[in-house]
Formats: sequence, structure tokens, C-alpha cells
Amino acid sequence: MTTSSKSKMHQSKTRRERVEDREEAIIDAARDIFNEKSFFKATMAEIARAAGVADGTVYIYFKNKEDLARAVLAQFYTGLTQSAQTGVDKRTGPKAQIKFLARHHMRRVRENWRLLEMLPLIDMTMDTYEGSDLYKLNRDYVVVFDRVAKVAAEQGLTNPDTPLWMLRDIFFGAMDYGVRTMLLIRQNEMINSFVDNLVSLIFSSVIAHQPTGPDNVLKRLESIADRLENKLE
Amino acid sequence: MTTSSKSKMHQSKTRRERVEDREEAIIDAARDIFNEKSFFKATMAEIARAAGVADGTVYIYFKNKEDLARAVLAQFYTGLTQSAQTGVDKRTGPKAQIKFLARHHMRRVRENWRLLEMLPLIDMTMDTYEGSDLYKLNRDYVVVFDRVAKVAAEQGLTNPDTPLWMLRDIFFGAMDYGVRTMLLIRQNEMINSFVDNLVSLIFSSVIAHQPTGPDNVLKRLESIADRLENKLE
DNA sequence: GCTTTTTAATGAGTAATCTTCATTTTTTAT
DNA sequence: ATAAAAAATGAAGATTACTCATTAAAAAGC
Repeated sequence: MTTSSKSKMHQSKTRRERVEDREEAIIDAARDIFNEKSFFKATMAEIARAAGVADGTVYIYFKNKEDLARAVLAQFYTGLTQSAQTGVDKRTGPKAQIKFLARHHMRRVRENWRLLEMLPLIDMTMDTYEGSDLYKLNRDYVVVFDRVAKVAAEQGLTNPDTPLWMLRDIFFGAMDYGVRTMLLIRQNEMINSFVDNLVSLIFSSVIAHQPTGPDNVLKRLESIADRLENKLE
Repeated sequence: MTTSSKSKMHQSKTRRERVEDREEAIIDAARDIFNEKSFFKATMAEIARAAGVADGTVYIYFKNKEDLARAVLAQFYTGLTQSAQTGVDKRTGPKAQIKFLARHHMRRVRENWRLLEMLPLIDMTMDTYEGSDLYKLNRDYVVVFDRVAKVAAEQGLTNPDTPLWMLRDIFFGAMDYGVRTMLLIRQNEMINSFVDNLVSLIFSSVIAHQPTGPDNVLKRLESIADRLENKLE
């Protein structure tokens, strides 16, 4: 017999479930309000109200405002990593996969830039960042890129002199700035063009570094044909 | 006869000068404390104490905390633009100039990343950013890069398909992320290597655009494949 | 030089907001 | 049904940005 099935059957949820529901309700409310008003303009009282709990209740679930923001970002990164990996798995070839990752990233950042802005505020103590939960989640996310980039490097598609971490910083740094610029100049649908340019930049070095005999031209042609066939099926 | 030379000669400064000295003292104190503790951990009382004035005095010079932070960033950007332009003028050739700009930028960002972190907090209302003083100062700074990049483009050193603003975002975005990574992994002296890689990436596309040889056939095929892929997705 | 007027500085007080904690309510166990 | 444990509450405490009546200093007028 379970702990709760005896007393009140109409309460289908266990205590644990109820507590987790409430925690999630608070995180969801916080996410919405943080994303709407930014970390410091959002008040705890407002978040509590939106979650349908008293002010003090939030502090049973989260140590303080920063801790709540960390939970929001953790939720965000978990979802981000998941959808990134799913999308990568649906595609073949490093270039198509990187392009997907780029578009996916830019779209998500564009919709949630106020959340992501919180990251440096709450975690960039630099002394404790490594080893923190958020650092690990961030690592999990960029690893999706890392794996694809590694394949690309092995196939000689990128400059072999550039370390992976630099390529990663160029990739994500460029995109985050690109999104900000697009928001500023109100040109939201330049993402595809931006991605094409960025990816072609990262991959363009292949031509400079690849052996260029006619055999190689043929090999590349074959792989291009393969890619197109994959798309057409 | 000037307004103040009559009464007390031992006071060598005019009223205007004294006021400006005090304003600068407050900005300097604020800069140090913001850079040490971040915008929200720094308190106005602390800044006032460091500047040697009473709490209320700060508010005679600056409307509020955000306004003070804006003044700090304005001071920072003014100096940054100046040293960037000076360095560019001392060098010849777009590549050497861009490399200087990159190293200069990364070093400055590394020393002042907590200040720069304030930018999105205080100015990213997105509605008022354009037209703000800080926006103009930021523009002045990136224009130093823009001018050099334009020359590089005219000389056929960069990919002519990439708009200038995208190149700019790739350039600065990559560097800001690179600095953060270097601070995290405590490898501070990778700046030169990072810059070399970034600049060679930006300039590498030149090889792809020289209109001779089998390279060009490949490049052409790649771009056709890219276009088809975009259509298909 | 003395008085008046203008400008600058002060710091105690106000308001907003994060956080705590004694009390109450709800749930579980006996 | 009662006791014990867990969860929730909201008023009070603590911090801090910001205001404003008061004081001090400087400049102008005569």
C-alpha cells in the first residue's frame, strides 16, 4: 500500500507530486515574469502572486531570488539541449546539422534574451561557476555543437588549426550578438541569412586547407549529391 | 576680469572646475566599485563614501544609479574609442589593423568585463536604446572597426556576400565570448592565438573568391548546394 | 566689507523590496 | 480521533535607492 492511497482517494496526487507541481508552478511564473520584465524589475511578490502562493512560500522552495533564477535557467537549458539534440539527430552531415543548431539557437535566444541576460548576473562569480549546476547544463548544451564540430573537423571541413573551444566561442558569440543587433534594428527575419554567412565563414577555410586535386573535386561532388538526395527523400 | 579671480586667490579653481572635479571623482569611484562588485552588488552609499561625498550629493550630479552607470560606461567607451583609433592609425594594412583592434578589444574587455556587463541592464530597453548617448558612443567605437573592414572588403580580402554588420557581430561577439571562456578556464594568454584564428577565419574566404582554378568550381557547387538546402528545409 | 541671492552639500527620513520567522493550516501516521 | 510532521502564510525586519528640508558655501550687489 502506498503512503497516500488510503486516506483521500479524490486526491489523486501524492504529497511529493503536489510539492513538485507547486515548485514547477513557481518556476513557470518566474520564467514568464523574468522574461517579460528582466531579473531586477521583476519582484518576488509579483512572482508569488502569479504562481498563486504567498510571498513566504517561494522561500520554502528556493533559497532566494538568485536561486529561483538559477532554477528558471536550468529548466530553459534542459529544454534547449533536448530540442537541439533532437534536431541534430534528424539531420545528416555536419553542415546541415550545424546550420540547424545555429537557426535553432538564434530563434530561442531571440525569444528568451531577457532570461539569458540573467546568466552573468547570477553565476559569473568566476570562482564558483565551474562545478555549479548551471555550468554543467551549459556544458551539456554546447556539447551538442562540439560533437558535430568534431565530426566536421575529422572530415576536414573546418580549419584544423582552430581549437574546438575557439570555434565554439566564435559560433555562439557571433550569434548572440547577431540576435541583439536584429532586435535593435528590428530586422527579425535575417536569421537565415546570418546563419548562412556564419556557417560559410566557419566552413570556408576548408577550401584553403583541403587538397585540391581533381580526385578531391569528384569526392566533394559525390558528398554534395548525397546530401541533396537526403534532402529530397 | 573673470568671475572668481577677485575674492580668494588661493582657490585656483573656478566653480565650474570644482563641480567637474567632483563629478569626475564620483564617476571614478563608481567605476572602481562597479568593476569590483558588479552593478547590483555595489551600493550608492559605498560609492558616495569612496568619492568622499554625502549620499545625497551623488543625486545632484546623477539622476539615479542607472544614470551613474551610464556615465561610467560613457567614460569607458570614450577612452576605448580613442585608444582604438590611435592604434589603428599607427598601423598600415587592413589585416594588421584588424588584428590590433582585436587584441586591443580583448584586453580591455578582460579588464573591465563587469562594467560591460552593465550595458544590457541599463540600456537594453530596446525602445529607447537607439538615440541614447550610449548607443552613439557604442556606434563611434564600432565605426573604427567598420572603416577598416570596409577597406578590407574593397581590397577583396573578405567575403563580399557578408554584410558589414554581420561581420561586425561575428568579430565582437566571438571576442566577448572568447574572453569569458579564457577567464573561466584561467588561460589568460591565449588572446594572441584567439585573434589569429578569428582574423584568419574572417580573411580566409578570400581564397574562395579568387575566380580561377578548380577551387572556384567547388565553391560554386557548394553555394548551389547551400541554396538548394535552404529551399528544401 | 557687509548683505543678499544663488548654488551646492548634507544626512535623516521615505518607500520599495528581499527575506525571515512565529503562527496557522494541511497532511500523514499511529 | 489524536498526535506529529510538513507546508503555507503574511506581517515584521533589514537593506537600499532615492527625496527633501535644512545647512553651508560661494557669488553678486552695493
